[in-house]
Amino acid sequence: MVKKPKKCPECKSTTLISDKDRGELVCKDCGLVIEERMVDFGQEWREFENTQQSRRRTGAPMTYTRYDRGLGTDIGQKGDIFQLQGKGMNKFMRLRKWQHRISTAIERNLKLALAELKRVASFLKLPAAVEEEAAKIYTLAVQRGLVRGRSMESVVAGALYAACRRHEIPRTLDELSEASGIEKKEVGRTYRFVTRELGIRILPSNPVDYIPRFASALKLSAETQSKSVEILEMAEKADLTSGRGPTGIAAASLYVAALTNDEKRTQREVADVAGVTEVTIRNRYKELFNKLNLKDKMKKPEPKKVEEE
DNA sequence: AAGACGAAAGTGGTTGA
DNA sequence: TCAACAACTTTCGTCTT
Repeated sequence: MVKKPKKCPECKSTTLISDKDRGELVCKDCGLVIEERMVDFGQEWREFENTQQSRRRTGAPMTYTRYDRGLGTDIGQKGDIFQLQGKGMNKFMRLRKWQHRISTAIERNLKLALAELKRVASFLKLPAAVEEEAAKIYTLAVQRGLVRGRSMESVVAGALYAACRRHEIPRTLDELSEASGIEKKEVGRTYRFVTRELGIRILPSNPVDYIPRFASALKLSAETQSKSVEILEMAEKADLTSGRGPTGIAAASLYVAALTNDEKRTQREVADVAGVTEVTIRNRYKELFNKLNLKDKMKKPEPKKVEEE
């Protein structure tokens, strides 16, 4: 969900009015519309009769993954169900032409972008909820003009990355980069930009979230997996996790867990699936070893003593 | 020969003046 | 806006199995 801004970005006023009917968040002082088409959790049906039970709805559910939220109606092609003659046909064609013109630049952009989003999301096998969230983020970004000056694809990738993080099924920047064909740093940049501008708050990603995926990529047993989660928790307590790349920590704990469970994987294998280098794994691994005294639980490898200055 | 290890130099991002 | 800084990567040489 998008966090509502506390202040008006224009005049810094904190008195904001939420207009539920129009789905807008408006600054009381300067009248700036801060948020358009907010998600409205109120009932979305209207009731004209006095009875309590008839809450009928029709049509497909509203969704952000369609550029018109699944609500669009097209004026049909010539030769549709209705056969019109002469004047009727002229009027019909005029209407069609107008509808075409009315599809604004924003809608056309959205249409393209959401197609791209769908492609990338299915490439990464992301659940529909994530895709929906990403679509919503992208829609908001377009409304705020954040796409200007950046490629549509990179914003799509950024939105997807953010949506993954919010659903606690993080993908690495590398994976998104590969799926979208956007450079890794570009994805990261637009991701940061978009989340900052939209005020989306994202928890620092938790290394634990990466474990199941990495473990299955390495074909590690369930015991090893839970072992590495244990290690992660210990690392958390020992304050080894803050400020470090979460993937590096996840990879190291997985590596250690695999060693202790006789399911040894090489550092390179682990490094590859986690998208970090062996060196990073080694560093994390060394830290885990020294600060967590895992020594008693380990079999043979006994890293050399590191003298501190 | 392959994997593990570590040192040194380089990269991109954050932070604080 | 710039410099300092931490985390991470790349590269390369050495050691171990």
